[in-house]
Amino acid sequence: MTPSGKAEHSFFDQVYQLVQQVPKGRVTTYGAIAKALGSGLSARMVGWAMNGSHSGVNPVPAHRVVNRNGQLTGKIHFGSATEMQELLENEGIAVENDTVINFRELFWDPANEL
DNA sequence: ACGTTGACTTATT
DNA sequence: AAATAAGCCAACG
Repeated sequence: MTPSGKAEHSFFDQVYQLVQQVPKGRVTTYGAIAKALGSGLSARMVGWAMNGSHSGVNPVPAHRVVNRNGQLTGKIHFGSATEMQELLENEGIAVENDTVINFRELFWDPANEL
């Protein structure tokens, strides 16, 4: 998968790079990413793209990507159900009941910040 | 090749 | 307010 240097223009790669640009201690949503790419209704593909994140040599902070409710819906794909929460807490993000606390403040909108 | 599933979201009932 | 329907697009069987 075209290692470092080669930037693909596929929907997946756009998602990867965008998520990688998410500041530490911040979180974003699938819908925001999808919307930033032009299709706000294709949020599912964003999650699916994350599924292929392992295909890329670059680490994709998928733990910073949550659903619109701030809920860690994708934590089940991390291998450990608590790993995603631990990662978020490690960045200073408070998580409880699989939901990001102060999600509204921590929300990083690529269409607004980028 | 067709049908189902999926880390979502919005609208409608 | 809660539940259901629909829309999106790609991958898997």
